[in-house]
Amino acid sequence: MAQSETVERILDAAEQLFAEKGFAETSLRLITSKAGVNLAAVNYHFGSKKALIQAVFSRFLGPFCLSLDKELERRQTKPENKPTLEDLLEILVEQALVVQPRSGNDLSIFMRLLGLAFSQSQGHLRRYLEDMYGKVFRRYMMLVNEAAPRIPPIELFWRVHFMLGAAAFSMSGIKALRAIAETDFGVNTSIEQVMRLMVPFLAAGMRAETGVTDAAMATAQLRPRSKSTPVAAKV
Amino acid sequence: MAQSETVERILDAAEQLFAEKGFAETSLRLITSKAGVNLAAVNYHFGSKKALIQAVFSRFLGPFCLSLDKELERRQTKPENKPTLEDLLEILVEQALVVQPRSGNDLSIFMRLLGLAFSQSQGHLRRYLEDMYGKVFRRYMMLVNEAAPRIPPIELFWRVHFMLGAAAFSMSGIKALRAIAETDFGVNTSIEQVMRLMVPFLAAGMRAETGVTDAAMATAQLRPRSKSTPVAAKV
DNA sequence: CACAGGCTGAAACGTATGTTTCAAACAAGT
DNA sequence: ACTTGTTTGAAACATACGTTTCAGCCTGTG
Repeated sequence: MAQSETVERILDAAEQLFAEKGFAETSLRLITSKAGVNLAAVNYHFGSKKALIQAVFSRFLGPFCLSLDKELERRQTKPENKPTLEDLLEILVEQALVVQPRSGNDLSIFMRLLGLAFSQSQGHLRRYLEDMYGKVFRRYMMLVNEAAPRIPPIELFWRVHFMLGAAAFSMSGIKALRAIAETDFGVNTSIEQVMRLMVPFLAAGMRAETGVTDAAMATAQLRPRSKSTPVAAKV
Repeated sequence: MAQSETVERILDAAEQLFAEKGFAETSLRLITSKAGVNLAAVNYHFGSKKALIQAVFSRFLGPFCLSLDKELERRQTKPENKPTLEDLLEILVEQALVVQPRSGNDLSIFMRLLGLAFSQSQGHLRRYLEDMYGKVFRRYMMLVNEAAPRIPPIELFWRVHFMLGAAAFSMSGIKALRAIAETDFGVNTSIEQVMRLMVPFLAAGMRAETGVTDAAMATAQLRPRSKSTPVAAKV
């Protein structure tokens, strides 16, 4: 077998099931039976369920962040036409679409997993993601700050998370929401349409006049990460 | 004992723990030990863990929806000054604050639970909430439609869920996000401040020019619920 | 062909969970 | 004071989970 197809099948099944049911609600037995592999294969190839979860994230966040980082760097080094807020939104969508084309795997899974990473399991995943992909996120925030100079950076920080929330949440419940929309309006809304509806909503929110009244918040600037950030020991 | 204080203690503990860790990750033993009651008390008073989850939701969503419904009706019957989008946002916050004052129970728990209801456990909770509180939601949507007549109703439907997502998500991760904001900007953001930051963001998003291009979507109207909606049997 | 190493299959293990049981404790009504 | 019905306490139960074990299989190499 060409370098263990089993690993891929496990990752595929796990990704789909995690997105569908969450981490704790998805058992290894369910994953392995869906993948058509033996139960022990998970612990053999990944070591533990936690490691499997991280592997699922690595597989789709790794290429995405790499690709996104390159694109951001490309934009950053061309100081003439700085990206607008709309550009920055579109870059995200674009990169997600570029990286995504894996077997029957639409964008909703991507967003759903992202949402789960934040809302579930306070512990190891959050640290892992922060350690792994925090750098790209901060680079993105820099560009957002430049694109909206009138908004205090800390407010933009929160707005980006509002944005992330809107996207992750809608995609989380996309299936049920689409069903409701269909019965309530008699119109089917495709996932791509939902994404397209989201862009003007988010862009307008990002552009809104500042709501900051606090002086300290109005002037607070992003400060560099200390290099000696203690990383929690393996759990 | 005046009508079993035990029930309240279980609900308090469960509410807090569910909001903190999710449903599957919170065991009955953890709940009962935090509540200082016997393990069997949960099954005695509520019947099952599922029923306990529903009870937790009922306790805080029931009064909230009742109060919200009254307020909406009050506004609806006064056709002179129809509520604006900002009004409609503020009504939500206001009602949440009115209902909320239970022991050390801030708004973040409210939002976090709401988010969990959508993102977790595809099954029984969703149906329960839809059956229980769908009516208020549709009444709210009616007023939103009147407040933003230029936006197609179906787009507003989605925007309301973007809104819900932004709120639920931010509150879900509020603890971690506040910590990140503190280390990155050196400024503490209180939960109330986060809520205040959210309002202009959401209002602007709701007001954004329509992104609908599809003709069917542009004209789709909310249609009345059929009365014979089959309700799933008890699971 | 033999053989070593990576991988799989099936079963077992230890643990944690939701639920049930049943006797004891308690409160209220007569 | 006695009884009745409700609530609690402690233990057990059945089940599902993540993990480990180990014998067998396949594959590639000498």
